[in-house]
Amino acid sequence: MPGQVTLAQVAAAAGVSLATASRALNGSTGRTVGAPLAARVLAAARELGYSVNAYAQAMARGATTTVGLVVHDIADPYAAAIASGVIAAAAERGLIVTVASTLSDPAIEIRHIQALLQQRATAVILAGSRFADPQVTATTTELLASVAAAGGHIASIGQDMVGVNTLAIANRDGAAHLARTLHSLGYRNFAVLAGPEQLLTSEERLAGFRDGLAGCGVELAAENIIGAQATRDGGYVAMAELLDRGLDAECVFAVNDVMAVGAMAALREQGHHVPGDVALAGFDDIAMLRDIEPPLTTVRVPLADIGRAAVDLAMGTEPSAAPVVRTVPTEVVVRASTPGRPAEE
Amino acid sequence: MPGQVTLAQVAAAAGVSLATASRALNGSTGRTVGAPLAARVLAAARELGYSVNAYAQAMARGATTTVGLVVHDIADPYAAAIASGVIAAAAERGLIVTVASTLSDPAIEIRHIQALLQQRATAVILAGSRFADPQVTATTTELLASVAAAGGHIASIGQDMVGVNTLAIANRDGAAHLARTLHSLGYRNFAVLAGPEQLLTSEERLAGFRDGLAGCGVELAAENIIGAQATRDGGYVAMAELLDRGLDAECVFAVNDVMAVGAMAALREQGHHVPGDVALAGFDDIAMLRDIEPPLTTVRVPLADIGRAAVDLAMGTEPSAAPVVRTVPTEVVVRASTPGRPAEE
DNA sequence: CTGTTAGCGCCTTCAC
DNA sequence: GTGAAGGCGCTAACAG
Repeated sequence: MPGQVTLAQVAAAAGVSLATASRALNGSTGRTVGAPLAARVLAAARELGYSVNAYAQAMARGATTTVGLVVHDIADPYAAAIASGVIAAAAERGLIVTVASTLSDPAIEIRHIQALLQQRATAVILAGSRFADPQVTATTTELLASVAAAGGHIASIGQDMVGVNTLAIANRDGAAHLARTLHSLGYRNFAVLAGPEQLLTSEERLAGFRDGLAGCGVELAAENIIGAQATRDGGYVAMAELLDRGLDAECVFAVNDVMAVGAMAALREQGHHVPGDVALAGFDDIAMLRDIEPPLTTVRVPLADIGRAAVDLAMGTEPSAAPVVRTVPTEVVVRASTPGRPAEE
Repeated sequence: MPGQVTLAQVAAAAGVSLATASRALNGSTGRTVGAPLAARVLAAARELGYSVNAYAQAMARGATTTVGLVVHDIADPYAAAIASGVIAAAAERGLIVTVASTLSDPAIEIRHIQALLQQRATAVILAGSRFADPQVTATTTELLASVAAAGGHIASIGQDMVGVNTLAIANRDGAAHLARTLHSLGYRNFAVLAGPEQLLTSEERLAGFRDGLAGCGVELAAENIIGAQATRDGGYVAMAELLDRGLDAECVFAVNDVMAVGAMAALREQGHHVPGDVALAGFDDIAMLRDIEPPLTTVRVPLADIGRAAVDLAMGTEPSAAPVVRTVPTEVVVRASTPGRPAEE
């Protein structure tokens, strides 16, 4: 960092010691500086265009001001919404946030957490689903333990993970509730657009949906469950495949909204009407839902709030403390994509 | 950072000097380490769970591995798309990216750039529109000069700014082209949903649109230009106001897609059809456009590519070098929201 | 209230 | 090929 003025130069210019300059510019532990001197230091700093070196500062203080956020894909509205909450909450605490996209690749996720560890991030927030791979989980757990050992605060969004604070989204309950709601609307034949099997979030929602239906005496046929990428395009592909097979369902549940949106596109392209020909429901209640036609029935997850809460949860607990698990409730929102149909008991 | 193992400990455990350990773990300037020793060091490091302290490393090396991205609002699809490109390109270079949202507040933007300066970011990327405020521009320019002086690479996305590399989006040309295209489709009466006057991007697009129309002999009435926040809700509000006034236009141009989407919602709510009652066009071609009805005519801006290009541009030039300005071409995409109407010459 | 002196953890000329 | 020593910029005890 050539040509960068240092505290020492400011101190010299102001004719004071390093310590005094430091205290004048970044008031340290209680100690205060005489007004005249402080003024001189400030003037000198302004004159020379001084700017603290955050790295040096962090080093000496033993704590950084960075929180690391790991998401699947920042371009996904789900992740973007969470990120916006995280960034806002962090900003309020004077923290900077680095965001990394894993593109759903466990290896990349691990690499990112490693980087965060090296950066000695004050907090690391894991958003998005965990992977159902013991190998990956073990590595992740170990890495997070190191982060905690280094004094880093941690919070995971999604599902309960051994050993770290988590904001658990009520995926099962939400999906079950949705299933019951759809059943009460008269639907009896369902299909599910699921994500990859390793994605816990998807699995939980699928399981919850199945349970919910079972509670109503409806069984979810295995051939009516189709897996794909948990993305908009994944939803499109899955729906297209379902149609190819000759869809045998009056209502389709996509485990997240972006998949539902993709499914809607596939339906539209093949000339099927929602909800006339097929009813459709998603999960998350991402912002863009209010702008698509028809409005999509879904399960609301307060994404931005969750982002904020994750920062609060992480920063509000000691890294060494026992992990706290908080469950975020979800709420079924019925919209025009599932108007209901006369029950045929 | 308590309980964190240091290079010194690893060196001790391996029975070698600090220098050797350093070289073995992060191969420095050409120097190499004997295989047996290297193995011992690596083993010791793994044993103790060693992880470099990136801050200390950066400090000693004199260069960080962080690129700072400043956007208006990461929850906006426009920003999210750019961010995804930036993050991807940065990851390829082994760089970490911190993202900050300004929420269109110049003061916050300045604070963020300051923070990036303090972090001695390797690169800072300014996405989104600059503000037409000389005061703000001066401060920003000064700050960026400091960043450059500290060895930081810089790139700005949007419009040409004095003194920094920029990826200029062809806002004027794109809007003018769109205007001509719409004219050729038979539209003669236009209204524009603009952003705040200080937003250069909005001003440029508005000016381009006006010029384009003028070139076709059509004048854009001042009362048909309405300003609002450059957000989805801003578009909604602006459109609602336009309708209140008793809309007198056959085609509405929103200076960006999110505003157009908001406008569409307002139209729909009040029972107006697009394009039956009013034609509508936007700018940017954000991803979600393919999922709304009707498909929106717009001007395509390759957002993710721009994000990648911004990183390349910043990192590919010397901080001290003369700023390079590269203009990103745009392309008009006609869709169903502007089917055209018989010209009445 | 102010100045002095150690480090923070690591890399990098230098000698060997 | 390996080790010893200085320094990156700043803060935090300690004295005065």
